[in-house]
Amino acid sequence: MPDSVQTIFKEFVKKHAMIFTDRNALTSHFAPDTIPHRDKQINMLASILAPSLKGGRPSNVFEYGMTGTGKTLVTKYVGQELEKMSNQGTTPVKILYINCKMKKIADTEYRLVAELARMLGQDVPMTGLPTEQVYQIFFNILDSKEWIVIIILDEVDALVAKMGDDFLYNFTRINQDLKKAKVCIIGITNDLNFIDVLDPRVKSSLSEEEILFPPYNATELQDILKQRVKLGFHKGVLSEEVIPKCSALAAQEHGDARRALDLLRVAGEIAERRNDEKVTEKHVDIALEKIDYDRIVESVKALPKQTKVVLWAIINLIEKGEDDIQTGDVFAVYEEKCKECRLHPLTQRRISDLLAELDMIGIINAKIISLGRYGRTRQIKLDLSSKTKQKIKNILESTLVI
DNA sequence: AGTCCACAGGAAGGGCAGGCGA
DNA sequence: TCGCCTGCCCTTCCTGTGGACT
Repeated sequence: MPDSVQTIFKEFVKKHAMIFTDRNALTSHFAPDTIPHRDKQINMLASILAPSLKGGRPSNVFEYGMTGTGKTLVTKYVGQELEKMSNQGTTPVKILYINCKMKKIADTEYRLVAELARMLGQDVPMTGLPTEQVYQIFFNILDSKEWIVIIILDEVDALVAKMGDDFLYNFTRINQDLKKAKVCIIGITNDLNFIDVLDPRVKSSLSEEEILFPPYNATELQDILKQRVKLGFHKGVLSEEVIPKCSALAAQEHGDARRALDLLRVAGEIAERRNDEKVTEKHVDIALEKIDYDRIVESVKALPKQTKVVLWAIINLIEKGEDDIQTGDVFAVYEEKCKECRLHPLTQRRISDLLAELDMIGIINAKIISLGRYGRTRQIKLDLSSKTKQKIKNILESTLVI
């Protein structure tokens, strides 16, 4: 290895030691020993699940709250404690945690059931079997012994939006077919209105118990950050105003603890890279910009080719000075570009879906408006700084060779 | 009040790839 | 190898929508 590279690594290790003691403690997936300001939810969930220790089936639970309000953390924490406790008792308790948004793992009914079966130690092929058969494999392994299985379906709304609530109906009725095992379902969602769109039968069985996770306020976020700062940063490297600033910024955005932690960690990383001895308010400002910028650039890079052409068409229209961009305009420019790139153009129906997807991931802002006799359409805007717009255009042009 | 426009978006189904079991 | 199954991307067909225009 050349000396210069070694020097970079040595410098990094030296610098890293100046700011962070444990960067991992500043990530949202880190599980601390205590969870501040969630006592009520922890106690409630623990008392709902407690009957499992005596062999009883706990009620199904439905948890809802905005992102970064501690739902997953609390559920995993209580689950782990329960599993530990059950090891000392007679009835074993098994916790199966699954995030329904995980691409290629649990984003379809087949994959979800297959993954659950795998968690119980039964291998299931990635595709190829009828869904009914996968359910059967899962039932067989599930009912192979007397135990309580608690299935945590995180971001369950994503799966329901994709394929309806039939699978949830199957899951909530699962106990009727089991002889030895007992199953409890915990559904977690960020969508506060999710429960209302469910079939009444699913709704009543899934939400036997409901737990609400309210957003953290700025003071509560400060407590959370202080706890993590003790674990993750060296003493005295944070300026006084950093924690209040990160908390206030995250509190503005529905009290998202995840965002507060990201801001704090990235601010620390920026200070580290600049060889600054202290993390200051200035670093938080840069972190705020960087997080948003990175999120958009990464999303754009991951887009399929056709969606990239659609986005290119939108940026092109904006650069021409069009401020009232509609689906039809985008489609016309898109078709032209497809001809130029010798790319097979998709139908307008499909482009409509792609625009909806771009809106959903937050790259564009599309609002459905009615122009009276001039029809109903999407009004498309791009809320990006000119610097970000240019960077995105460069990425699109380099990957599309336009 | 009725008509019309330019779509939005749901439903159904085709074609393809990947994978399984016989 | 073949038939079958699923997921995914896409098209086609269709109905619905809401406000300007007549």
